[in-house]
Amino acid sequence: MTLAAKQTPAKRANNRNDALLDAAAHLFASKGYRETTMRDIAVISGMLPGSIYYHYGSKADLLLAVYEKGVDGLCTRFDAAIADAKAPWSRLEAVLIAHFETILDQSDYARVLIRVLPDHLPEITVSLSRLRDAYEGRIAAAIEALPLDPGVDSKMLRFLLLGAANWSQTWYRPGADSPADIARHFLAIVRQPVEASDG
Amino acid sequence: MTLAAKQTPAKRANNRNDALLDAAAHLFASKGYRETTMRDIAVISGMLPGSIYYHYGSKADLLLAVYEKGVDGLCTRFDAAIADAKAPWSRLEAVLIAHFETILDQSDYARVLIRVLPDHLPEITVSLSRLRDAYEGRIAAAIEALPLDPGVDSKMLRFLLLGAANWSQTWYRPGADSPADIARHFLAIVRQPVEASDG
DNA sequence: TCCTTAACCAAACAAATGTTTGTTTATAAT
DNA sequence: ATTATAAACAAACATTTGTTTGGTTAAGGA
Repeated sequence: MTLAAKQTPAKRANNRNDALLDAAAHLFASKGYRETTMRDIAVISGMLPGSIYYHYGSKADLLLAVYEKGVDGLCTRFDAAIADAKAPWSRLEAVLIAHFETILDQSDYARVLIRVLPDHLPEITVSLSRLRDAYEGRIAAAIEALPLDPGVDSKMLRFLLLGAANWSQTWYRPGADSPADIARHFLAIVRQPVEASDG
Repeated sequence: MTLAAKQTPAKRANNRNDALLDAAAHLFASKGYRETTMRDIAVISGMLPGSIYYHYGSKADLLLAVYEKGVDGLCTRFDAAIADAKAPWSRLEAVLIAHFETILDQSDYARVLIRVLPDHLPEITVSLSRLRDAYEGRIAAAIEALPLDPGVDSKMLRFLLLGAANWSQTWYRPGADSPADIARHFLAIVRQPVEASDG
């Protein structure tokens, strides 16, 4: 046995860690953090409640892992969206569409980022906030790059768009307007004057 | 003893029902429904946990009472705002300012309406939704009355403004921009084109 | 003054919840 | 085949939680 041999911890094939994270993400996104019990998560992931603690030290740790995966997914999508579009406004549109699609239809992990806020868990607020900054910063940058009218504060524009986007999780139901349509409509409202022209 | 004499239940002066509601509203608004315990509420309102059940049958009933008082307060403010302003856009501005001021600075009861959503409590979702409709309907009406560009869906405009407003509770901190300033800025972004004009 | 009862107290209960502890299984490397 | 250990099981534990039950006090009407 060489010294280097010990560097492979030999992870097993039937590790249900992924199923565990998926279950936690789904429940956190659907019911919220506080109303999701370790027993709920255990049932869906085909485990016993105590077994979860082999993978994660606490319920909060589990949420942190979900949060991290959610941020990673969003950042990856954002970077792809930014790479495809060059002009500032089309870049923002691409990022916004990616955001809406991810938090409304595609990823339980991303949905958790909107439903469970850092302020709701005083003990791990800083860790959660640090993670969020990674993807919120990309949206901020996309908005900061816009050629804006001097009367418009870019921070306020960001709050407006991001707030509307995040809140959409409370009223959106699949079937009607697609997430991309919603994103484009919101952006259109901001770019053009909404007031009817006379005549 | 006449038959009519029994119609006065003789409420007492030192009834702490108001303090109880205030405490519940404050905690629900600050920490959320699920993370607020009956013991927390009891401590603040100077009561023992069990005593709360003399006034309200359950924790959910307590939330319903808070909800109702919150809606009443908002509706009263909205109606006053609508009465003062006649033109459609200035009406919406007045309503929006009232909304921002109430949910950000003035009323714990109104803050609960934003923080605790009907979907979060499956057992009383319908009751909560019915209450919300009362004040959301007033905002909807104010937006529906606007002379809008044909390309703009009034429902989407409502979602945009209301979402941004409600989400502001997550980032607003007293001291910087006032709630009224935020309301006016958001409305300005929607009315004027935000894009910088060439030249 | 007496008597009703609004408004609380004091104490417990049952269920739910996050977590721990000791044990077992089965896989990968030797 | 043997062994180490990843990955789970089985069962409990300590709190926390919403709620209930029976007793107590004092305000207001008769």
